Amino acid sequence: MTTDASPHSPPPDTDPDADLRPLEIAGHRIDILDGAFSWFIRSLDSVVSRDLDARMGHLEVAKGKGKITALLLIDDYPGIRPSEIAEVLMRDRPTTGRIIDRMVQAGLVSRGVSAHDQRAQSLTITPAGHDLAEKVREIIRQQEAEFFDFIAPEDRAQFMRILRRTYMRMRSKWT
Amino acid sequence: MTTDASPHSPPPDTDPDADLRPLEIAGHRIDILDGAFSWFIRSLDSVVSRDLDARMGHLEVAKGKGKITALLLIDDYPGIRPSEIAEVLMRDRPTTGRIIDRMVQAGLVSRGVSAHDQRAQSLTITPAGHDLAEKVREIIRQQEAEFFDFIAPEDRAQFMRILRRTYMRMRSKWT
DNA sequence: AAACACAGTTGCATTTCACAACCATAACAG
DNA sequence: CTGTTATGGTTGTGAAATGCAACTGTGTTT
Repeated sequence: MTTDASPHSPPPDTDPDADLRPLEIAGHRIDILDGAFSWFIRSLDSVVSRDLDARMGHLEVAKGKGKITALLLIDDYPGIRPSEIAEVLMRDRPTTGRIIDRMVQAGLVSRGVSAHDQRAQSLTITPAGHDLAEKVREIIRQQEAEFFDFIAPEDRAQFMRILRRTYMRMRSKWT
Repeated sequence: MTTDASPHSPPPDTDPDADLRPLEIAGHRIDILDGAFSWFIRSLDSVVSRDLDARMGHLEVAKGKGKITALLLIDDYPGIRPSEIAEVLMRDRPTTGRIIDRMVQAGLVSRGVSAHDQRAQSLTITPAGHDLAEKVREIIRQQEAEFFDFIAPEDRAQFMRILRRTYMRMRSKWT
């Protein structure tokens, strides 16, 4: 039994042993999930995504995991094709196509026909889309600053390194 | 085939500078998202969740983010109430209630009335539910081993430490 | 006794997402 | 150059997650 009844809950940031104790969330331990990377990643996803939705609620790319990436890709790679975006997103083509539909309807992106392949589309950003991309970048920067700046710089580099490697590794397993 | 024609794409695992280069995903850089923790967390979530679904596809708790945690909580805390689970999950009560509905229907959990509060429910695991919880723990262990064992032990502790702290910090911001 | 707070349920309404089937174009085989 | 196969994108459909508002019943407070 931990000292739960204690009237003063010490700020976790200042307790050196915090990392060794079983985690308590809303007063409950979480079993094997406490040591599971996957659980923290999945839980962090919820929080990060909600926060991002709150920040972007009024923009045309809120909600869902693909819109932001798609927008920035089209901004950076004029002429990119939907199937390329689908591959980056790891979504199927119908799903990706509908994401693009919405962006076209919102006037952020325009569809053209690829010069070399009549089947393929050539996506380009519109001025409004480019403006939005800039806003999105700024929002991402802000969120990163607010949520992750507390991590010490050395830790941050390490954290990013592991995240990147894990992501690439899992990606390659999937495809 | 490791002899890639491109001058700059050696196998990432063996390249010491891999962490310094911009990441390429399906041949495309991902703009500011490359340095964004949130993007990697959100993307990792997709991959991890899909993998978990694949592993659990046949069990009664596949898909969705709350079922596994709820099952283990009920297994560990007999008599726990739905609202407590909702708080851990950071989901609203209707959502949590429906998760529990499905588990009750599947014979994993039984609902009772709390001894001290006629409004509240007292959830307990059934033998079938307990068996499933054991299976789930084993699957989690396997996934962790397969996906994260490549991280060096020291790095792993560090990674977990940062994940935990980030999670707790974000949680406290939300509530 | 009335007002308020809390636990859980029900009814929507929204959004996401994947699979299958389909059309058009391209690439390739004979 | 013709038939077959592969590729890019769209449409149809259904399953599932999730969240908000409104409701019932119970506890708590004034």
